[in-house]
Amino acid sequence: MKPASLAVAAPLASAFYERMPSDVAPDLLGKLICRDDGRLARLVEVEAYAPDDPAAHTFRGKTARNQSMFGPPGRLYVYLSYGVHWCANLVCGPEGVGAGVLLRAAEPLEGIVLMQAARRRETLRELCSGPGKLAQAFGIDRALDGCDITGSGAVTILDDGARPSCVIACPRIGLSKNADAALRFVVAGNQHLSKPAPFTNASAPIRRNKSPTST
DNA sequence: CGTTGGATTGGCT
DNA sequence: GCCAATCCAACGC
Repeated sequence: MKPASLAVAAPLASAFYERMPSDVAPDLLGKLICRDDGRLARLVEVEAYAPDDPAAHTFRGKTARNQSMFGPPGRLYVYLSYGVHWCANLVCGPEGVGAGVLLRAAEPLEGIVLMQAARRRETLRELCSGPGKLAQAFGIDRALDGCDITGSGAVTILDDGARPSCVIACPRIGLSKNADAALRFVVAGNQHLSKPAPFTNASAPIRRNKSPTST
């Protein structure tokens, strides 16, 4: 039987995405990415890209590749990385502003067999633990660039009310420009990250919440 | 118009 | 750890 929480999962509306990506990104952790064929995973790692960020694809304006990032929020921006791997972003900010959140890793929940077939890998940990892996596991490619993610399309982002235990902000992966900005957001300690969060003063004090009723 | 460098991954040394 | 795969856009000439 499916978890009861799935019964109340609802798509995030476009207003959720119509904010700065640095605000949207941490709020996306714990949300569900859902494919219309039943594939489902919980987001555990994302990165924010604002239009004034030299590392963002939109920094130098609109091109044929990135035009969907300038479109309305609540849609996909899909691009080819290193000429090999598709990567999926969620378009953020008001229409006309080139902002987005890169989906980097997720914890597989349902439709595992479909993900395994798409990835040609068996182990859960190898299905969605990286931006290229996540897109491949969900069958996301150029055909889905610009598609709506608020409920009517092939891919939808759902909120089932779950909250991540602890969120860490740290530097993004694989950048040469603006490499120090803490715009990568991860669920601390999750086993499906592309890489663990580095130890910092900010991440060191992680502790489990004290139970309000025990002891 | 040629060169260079990526928001990456997987296979091999 | 190193590196090839191979598209796209920025940059230099």
